[in-house]
Amino acid sequence: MKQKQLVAQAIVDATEGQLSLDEVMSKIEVPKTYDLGDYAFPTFILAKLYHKAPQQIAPELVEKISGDAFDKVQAVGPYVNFFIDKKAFSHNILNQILDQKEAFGQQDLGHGGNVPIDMSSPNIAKPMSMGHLRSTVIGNSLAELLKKANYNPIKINHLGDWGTQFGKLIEAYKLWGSEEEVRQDPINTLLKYYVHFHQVDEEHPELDDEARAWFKKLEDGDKEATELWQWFRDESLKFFKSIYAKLGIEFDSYNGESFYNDKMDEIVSILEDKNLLQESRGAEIVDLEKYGLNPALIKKTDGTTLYITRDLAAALYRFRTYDFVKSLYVVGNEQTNHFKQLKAVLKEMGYDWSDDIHHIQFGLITSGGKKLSTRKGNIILLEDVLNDAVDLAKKQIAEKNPDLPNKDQVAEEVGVGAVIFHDLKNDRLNNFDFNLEEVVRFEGETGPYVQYSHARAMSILRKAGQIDLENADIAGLQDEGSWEVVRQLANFPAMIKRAVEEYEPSVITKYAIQLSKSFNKYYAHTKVLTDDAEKNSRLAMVASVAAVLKESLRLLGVKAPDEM
RNA sequence: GCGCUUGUAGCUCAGCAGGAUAGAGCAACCGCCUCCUAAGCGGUAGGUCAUCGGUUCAAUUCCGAUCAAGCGCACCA
Repeated sequence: MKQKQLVAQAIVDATEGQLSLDEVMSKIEVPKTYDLGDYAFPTFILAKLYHKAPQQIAPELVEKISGDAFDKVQAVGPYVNFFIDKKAFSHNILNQILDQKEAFGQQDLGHGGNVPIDMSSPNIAKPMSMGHLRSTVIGNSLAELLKKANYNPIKINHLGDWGTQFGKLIEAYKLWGSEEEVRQDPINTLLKYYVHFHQVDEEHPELDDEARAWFKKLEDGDKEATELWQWFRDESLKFFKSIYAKLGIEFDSYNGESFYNDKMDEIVSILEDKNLLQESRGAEIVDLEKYGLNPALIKKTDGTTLYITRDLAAALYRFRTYDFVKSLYVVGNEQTNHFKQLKAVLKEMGYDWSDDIHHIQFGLITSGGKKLSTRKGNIILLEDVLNDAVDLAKKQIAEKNPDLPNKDQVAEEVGVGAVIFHDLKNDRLNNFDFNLEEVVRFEGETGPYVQYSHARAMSILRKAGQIDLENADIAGLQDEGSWEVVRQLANFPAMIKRAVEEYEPSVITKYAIQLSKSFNKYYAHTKVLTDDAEKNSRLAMVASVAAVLKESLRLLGVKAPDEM
């Protein structure tokens, strides 16, 4: 960043103030290839000003720039290319990383502001599928990134523990369930009832009425309904927590939908007070015509509540409890309309903080091109995928590094890491069709590739023995291979900023791959542990790579084993 | 029908808030372990950036239309 400003200033000086620093800064770019330098300024905008061809302007600018601050300044066609002083630059950046360690890249974007993140939110009595993984893993990474940028994230697991579905589940249990069967295998058994309910329901729609009646009882506090609900919820949560443990993810709150049960009356009365509620077809709605949205259904004909009513209560509760600067919802893009409605209703209620609510949407995972559906039994169990990945990692270790200590732990870290990394690799919004082989792939642009790069770096440092790098003379490096690595390292803080601003963990995933690539390339061509004058600088670079890779992985929620 | 999202190599995707010959990974083919972990490195091959228009000195990138795909469109979440 400082370097870029230096370049911009040089251009401003050379043009004798014809362009402002900001103008120049916005035009400066990074050339695609190494031989074109580190920064480039295209002279097209000067063509009109000078009434000359850009190709002619570029060399004239070069004449006026003093080369002291740079290795080289060169005109190539219409571009002025800058080669920065590699040795001085790498000296600075390596010392900075060695000094700051894992704090490198930390910055104050958030001033400590609270940011509740609604994430994961699986439904009680249903297994977790690959769909839940996305929300969980994206939310977790955003939390780490926000923390790094000095926000205070609050991870909220907004459990789907309320709604008509429980009426269905209770009805199904009453019809076909057995207590013993549920005790033995809670989730799968409950799921079985639920799927069965929907099958039978196709031909006997009257079951829906029964289910609605049960949910009504539940909302009214009926003893039997509440006990069953509590039981299902406890069993489910036990199971979910085992998966979160595997993923290494913890939550600050498990307040799910049921938590807002007693907080909805207030919402309804506020809506009434502000004359926002209307009756329509026997239900209570808020008209959102002026937002170009469908009306928000606040209460059903039978008086029970809906998803949005609870989300309104939750939004208000979070605002009061956390006084947030932003409130995030990591939820699939099929719910885009819901969040538009939510924000619109809050706006109508006079809460201007509704602008601070952001729906962090993500693409759909399909299987065989079809949407995953718990009801239709078309699901991919997260548990299975994680287990498959860990098994595969075990096989790889047996094959490639049979003498590795704590094999099981490493297999866990690599297998689970591969799955998480894969989910965070692409743009959030992309849909993807689930393909097990791809998810548990360990070669190419994958999590294990990054972990492996880190392990290699650690291995060199181990072999280097006890060297006090912090006090050693790190003169800097200037060869082409290390330069690629160094400029990647220097990019880390900017990447964090971008990832936070765009709520996009994939920025970090891609960055980690790029850094790994340049490091592996370097590794293949340069022997680090050669005794010469630059050895300390090389080791400093290796230590920096290890630190930044480990930190990148941490921000993604992936472990970085020292050996694998 | 309306709204949102997407359309780049056989497959999966990058392309940094328009710029210099469009990049990776996988799959295919060919090389590289007497040398810090070959989960690696290098090479070959593979593209009318969906189509048509517009803005601009410059468009894969911005705008519009068309076509195609996915998701959503009140008593599920």
